[in-house]
Amino acid sequence: MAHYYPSFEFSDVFEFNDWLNEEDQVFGCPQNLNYAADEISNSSGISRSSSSHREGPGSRDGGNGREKKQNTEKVAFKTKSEVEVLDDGFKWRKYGKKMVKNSPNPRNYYKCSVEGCPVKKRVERDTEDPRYVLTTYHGIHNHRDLLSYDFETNLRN
DNA sequence: CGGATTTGACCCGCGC
DNA sequence: GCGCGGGTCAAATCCG
Repeated sequence: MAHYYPSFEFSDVFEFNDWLNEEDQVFGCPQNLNYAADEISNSSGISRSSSSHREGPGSRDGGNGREKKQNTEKVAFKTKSEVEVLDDGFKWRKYGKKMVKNSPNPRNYYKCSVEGCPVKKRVERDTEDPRYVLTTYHGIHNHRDLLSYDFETNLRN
């Protein structure tokens, strides 16, 4: 279990409520760091959906088999950085961009490139302070390694 | 050539 | 029922 330390300084990360959970191990972040979830979510107008994990009926596809809401833990960071995409050690693939009304700041949607990894990431610049970046993580990584997904095999043995 | 990025369109839930 | 807002897809494109 290699703890990976992102390239950005934790000192720059805003501290919010204690949101330490299982994620701290998954993300490999030091416990010194406090996770922020509801605070930023409220500020950004993001609805807090808690962890209402639904297996989903899935009996019928009915057209597009779009994935419903699943167990998505929200973890939000606010870092002082000039680059939107902070290298946190995982490979992210951008899959969407949206313009936020009331603000000229676009919102980028990233997703973990690892197959089977449901982790999504939302990057948005702070409306008030463009030098700050709001990074919101959705979900927990399935894999311990940066780019591997064979952890399940390891887990079973 | 393969994989990431782009960008508009589409979908879904919710409020009116 | 319609419109809006937010989130996602996917074909074309770009880049190493």
